[in-house]
Amino acid sequence: MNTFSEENYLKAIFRLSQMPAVSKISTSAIAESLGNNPASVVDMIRKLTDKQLIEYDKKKGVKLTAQGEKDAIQIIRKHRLWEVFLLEKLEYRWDEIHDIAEELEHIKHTDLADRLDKFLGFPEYDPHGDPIPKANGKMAKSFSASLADGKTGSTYRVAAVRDTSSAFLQYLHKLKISIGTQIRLIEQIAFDQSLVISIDNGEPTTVSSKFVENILIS
Amino acid sequence: MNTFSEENYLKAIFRLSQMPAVSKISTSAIAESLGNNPASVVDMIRKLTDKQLIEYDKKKGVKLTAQGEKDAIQIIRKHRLWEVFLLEKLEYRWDEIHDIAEELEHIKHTDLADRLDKFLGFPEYDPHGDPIPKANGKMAKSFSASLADGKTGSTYRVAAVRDTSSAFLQYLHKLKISIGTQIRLIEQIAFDQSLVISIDNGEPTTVSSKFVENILIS
DNA sequence: TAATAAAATTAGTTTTGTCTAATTTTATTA
DNA sequence: TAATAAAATTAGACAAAACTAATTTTATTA
Repeated sequence: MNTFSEENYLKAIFRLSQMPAVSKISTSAIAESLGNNPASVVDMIRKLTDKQLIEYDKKKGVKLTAQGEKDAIQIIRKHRLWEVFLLEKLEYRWDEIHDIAEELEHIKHTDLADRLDKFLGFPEYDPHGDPIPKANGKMAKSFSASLADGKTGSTYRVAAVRDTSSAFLQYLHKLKISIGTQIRLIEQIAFDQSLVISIDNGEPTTVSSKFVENILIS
Repeated sequence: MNTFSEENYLKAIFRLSQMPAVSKISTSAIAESLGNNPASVVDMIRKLTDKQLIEYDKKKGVKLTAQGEKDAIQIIRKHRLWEVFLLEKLEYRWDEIHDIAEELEHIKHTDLADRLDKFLGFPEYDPHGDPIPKANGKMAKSFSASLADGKTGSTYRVAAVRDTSSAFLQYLHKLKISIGTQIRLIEQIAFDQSLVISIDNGEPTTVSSKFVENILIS
């Protein structure tokens, strides 16, 4: 069994490996992703290598082994299932659930994820639009197309969010945007790339390019 | 905030303080209760004293301060609420829930216990018959009368169990005894104090004195 | 290519929570 | 009361997971 800390590293490495822009998972990338010191990451790379959960090559960076990926996916499965539980059953807000799920995801017990899955009705996606891995580790592909790449004049459906920070989610809440919301791109301002959008056919609103980059569409 | 380990000590101390037979909570009693070395307990007594969660007097042993008791009760509240969740919602067996709740009880987040409480319909007792502390820390008295003190010929209602180990709970399951079951004391065997009982008016069964001591009646 | 910057690593430290072994204190009993 | 047993404590060690500071390696750029 892996410790909480090992699990957090596996999760971070998995997350980085899923990012198309990241070609090599470096010590410093992991450090930044976890908010840890690179020296600490070096220690953990050694430990996870010994446990055969990752492979490390100075040139190629870090790669999860089959077992490491399996373990990472199971943690992500639990994280996303707990998020559904917290939102749907305990009525937490969208922006509150991530941090609590960060703790709950580490609870280990045979069957816990499977029973929770069943209790929740086998949800396909978590409240942020991320796919929930199945018991066998199979997982639908994440949405990757960003609203930032949409065409002016077209309308898109919000499928997921890239950033799950409460600052971003609270802003979305304020704009009345959630999974399923329709957004039309009206105009791009040349000066600073900000965008004028219409939310569910409402009045035009201006948002930043950073904002639209974090909205994923289906 | 307290660490997992500190919380476990507070809980153990609270549990010991609730036991009528225990007049003084000693280093060794805590060690035995947690399965730790007495030397470790000495260290933790120092730390909890510094944090003003307990008071320690060589003569009188360990006592929780008002704050320490408050903290302990909140952990117990979470433990018992999660037990209800695991049994009722995730359909775990009676003997499986304790260990999982031992992990879940340490999850900290404003409101978590209160939201869980509401979701579960404000249960009064956990699946082992122990009272669930309210949000304000108020808690019904535990059942303390043991079936071992019952009179031969009388019938009693199982209100709670003293031992929550899976060995005991599995045995109860096998005997079809749960909270609410009626037990009649038929006869005590002088030789080894074992007892002949009738479960829900069924055929006579013989059980040990240790067994009946761990059944609490209302 | 040499100089510089960035990334990775090593060495040594800290905190938390545990342990063992030795010692001291307290309690029990002959 | 003195001897013995039990309980408590101290001293020192260890593992996990983090850190800082210094150094080495690798990459970038003038």
